[in-house]
Amino acid sequence: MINNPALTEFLPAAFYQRGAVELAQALLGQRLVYESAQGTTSGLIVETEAYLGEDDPASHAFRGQTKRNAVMFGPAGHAYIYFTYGMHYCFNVVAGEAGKAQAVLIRALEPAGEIEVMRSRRHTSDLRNLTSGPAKLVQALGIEPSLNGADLTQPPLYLREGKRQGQPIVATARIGITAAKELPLRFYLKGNAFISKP
DNA sequence: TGGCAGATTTTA
DNA sequence: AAAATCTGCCAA
Repeated sequence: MINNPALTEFLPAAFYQRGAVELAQALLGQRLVYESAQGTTSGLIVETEAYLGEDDPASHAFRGQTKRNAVMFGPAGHAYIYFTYGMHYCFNVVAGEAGKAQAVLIRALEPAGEIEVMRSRRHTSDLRNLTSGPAKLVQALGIEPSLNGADLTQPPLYLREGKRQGQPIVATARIGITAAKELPLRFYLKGNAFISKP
């Protein structure tokens, strides 16, 4: 069990070498893991959003490369973590070719591992309020801003194959943006109880 | 249960 | 000035 290769393999770098729209859907059902000092917390990805780079008015990359968004312009499979609204951090997976600035925002997880640690970080006992939002899941997993740029194919922050069992994917408009708000670039697993909004 | 104001600070 | 958000409070 412990040495079952299927349970110990990380998603390979090649997995991330595709456009953000495709990656956003491929990430649904996969497991996001962070080996923090307080424990190894994890969840299954159930909601994502694609950001398309310099041509996407809703993307942080729309006005070109800056210090803040530099990671998005780098290679796929790395973490882009940004600070927003004066108090929250959100986590993205960089997609596509280097230079394209494509990324996938992870918006919600289904809690999976070391749930008690996540409960104490979130100060709530409600499972459905643990990781049902982009800033919530960062807080629950304990993901720190210093992990911005981290390689997601190795510890301590990584993805591994999850268990998606054929739930249909729903596409809707992205949440919380004012530009390009009509594009159907938000994806979630139909019927999942842990998405941020129906 | 749903809508809205307030928090709080970086970024453009 | 607005922001890829969350929480608490209020009304119904």
